[in-house]
Amino acid sequence: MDLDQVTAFLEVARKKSFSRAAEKLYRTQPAISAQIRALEIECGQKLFDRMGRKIFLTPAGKVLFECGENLLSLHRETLQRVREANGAAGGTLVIGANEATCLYVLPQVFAEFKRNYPQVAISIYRNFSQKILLKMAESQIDVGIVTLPVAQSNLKVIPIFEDELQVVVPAGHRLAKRASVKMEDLVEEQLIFPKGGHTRELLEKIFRKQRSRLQISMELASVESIKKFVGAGLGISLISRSYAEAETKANILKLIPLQGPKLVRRLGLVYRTDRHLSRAAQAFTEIVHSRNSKASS
Amino acid sequence: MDLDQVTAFLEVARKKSFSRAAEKLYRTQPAISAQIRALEIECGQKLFDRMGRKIFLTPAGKVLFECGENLLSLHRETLQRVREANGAAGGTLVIGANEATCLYVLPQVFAEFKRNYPQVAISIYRNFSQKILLKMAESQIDVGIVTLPVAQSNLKVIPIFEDELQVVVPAGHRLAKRASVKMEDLVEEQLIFPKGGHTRELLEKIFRKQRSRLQISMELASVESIKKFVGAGLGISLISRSYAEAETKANILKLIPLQGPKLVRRLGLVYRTDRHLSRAAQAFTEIVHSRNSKASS
DNA sequence: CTAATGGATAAATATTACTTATTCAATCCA
DNA sequence: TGGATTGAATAAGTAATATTTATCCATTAG
Repeated sequence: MDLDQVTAFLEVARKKSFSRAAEKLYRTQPAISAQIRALEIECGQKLFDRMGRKIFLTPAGKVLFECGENLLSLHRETLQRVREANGAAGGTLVIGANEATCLYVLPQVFAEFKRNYPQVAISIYRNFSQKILLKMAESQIDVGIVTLPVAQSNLKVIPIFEDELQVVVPAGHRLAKRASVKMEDLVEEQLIFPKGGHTRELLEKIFRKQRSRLQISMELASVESIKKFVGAGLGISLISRSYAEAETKANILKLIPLQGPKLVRRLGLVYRTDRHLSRAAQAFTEIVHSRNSKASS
Repeated sequence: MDLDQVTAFLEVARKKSFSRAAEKLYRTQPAISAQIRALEIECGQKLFDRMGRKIFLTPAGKVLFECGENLLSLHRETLQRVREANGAAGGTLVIGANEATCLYVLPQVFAEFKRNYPQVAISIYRNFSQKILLKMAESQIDVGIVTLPVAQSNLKVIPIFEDELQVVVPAGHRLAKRASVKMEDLVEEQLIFPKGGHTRELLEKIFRKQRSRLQISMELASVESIKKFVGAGLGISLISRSYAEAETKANILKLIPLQGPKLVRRLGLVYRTDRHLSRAAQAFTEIVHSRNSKASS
């Protein structure tokens, strides 16, 4: 049982396809087939049921799926520990973060990080919190920054940031002078909303509670484009205060609090407690943490 | 970092020699050198200090030495779990046991074991308790049967057997009629003693306490040969009661208790709590355990 | 000072893994 | 239903990797 074979096996099991796994691993399908076959021979039993063109894990396959991940993790950890034995942090630090964090948090953090750890390569997996937690479970990410709350027993969570969702309108908008707005005020407006993700879910929930039917005129995937669109007078939206700092200062956009209880969005740093944290990852969490304590004090 | 490379590395570290490790792994020395070199390149640092013809682990090497064992263990465990996923026990069960256990305990245990698990191959590492615990620490043994007490935090200990050391003399010996003998009686005799091992240590200690100088006329490595020699009138010895059952029944040897506190020798089953116990190993311990409960009731 | 030991190196060879080309079966869709 | 397509297995050729053989060099033991 080679680590390469286990890697191939896990990828096949995840993708539920020999061909897809082959692509991901930059080899051809027969190569993957051969590796799986070798594994099956060594284990004395089939790992996949080939039902026509669909494949399923056998009981033995399920066992290997669980154990295999641990094995590869321990392998990575071992390599890391040895490499860092001289005291230096090195290797690659893989961070998972959502779009907003990438734009408004990570640049400053990495500025400080790179100053102290220039040797460390950084890889960022940008996606919704949910996806990040998924990659985390597969041990493909060292540290994640996600929307709270998360409830997983094997994750350490450090709250780092919290922000209020406010209505954002273009500078000359009819609501721009208001000190606050009600939900009802929004119904008549062209609404531009994020597409997918935690914030979107939150907004859906609120509108359902208010019994207002959410009348969305546009859906956009990024905060930046939402701001641009709002700025161009195409509609209004709800975003985290801090994401529009520059535009409010420049008097392009206006932020207005919603009446009623604040809509708070909390971000937190997460990492697995059942995995070794590389020196680089430790350093990263410390920087984020220290910036956070400074900010909140 | 290949598992093969790690295996080679660990062997070199244990043997403190590339050549010896090569022999053990059935390859040539340059092959081992190449594997270590590849590891060193991948880790970005030397794993061994080559000081002339002696080699030492570098700090990084020490790290790999610790982590590597865990990695290989997890690898073995993974393979085992998958192989046993169908519910059947298989593979090889490696037992560590001292000579006496091999002769007087294991045959009966394995008779029962093989009846229920004919598929399992059995490998026995026969040596003194101390060596067995060493191999155990290297994860090269599944279950051990050793002289108690053992005090190691990661070992589960199940007492299975206890026996009294008694004086053994040939049937026609001048002490043969005695109901018991004193230490002093032994001084005038030709003493045949085991060579090395726990029992020997125990006897040494006792004699030191009694301030008698141990006057050994012969040292033998096995219980069987001690009995033969005693039977042939070459001297007398001290052995566990149960090891001479056949000979006392056949009236070849005579066992006589020592005066004073009994010299008890306790055996126990041990296995590591921080390692996965194969189905076969579980079955083995259960058989030993059940035989023990029956015997003591 | 010589012989022997132990590891490094180089070239040749064996082994293993991978790719390309192809086949076969299952599923999709018209 | 019947091509068309997808996905995995197989076979043969090729590339990559590991291992051996042969040799060298440094250290150490006698």
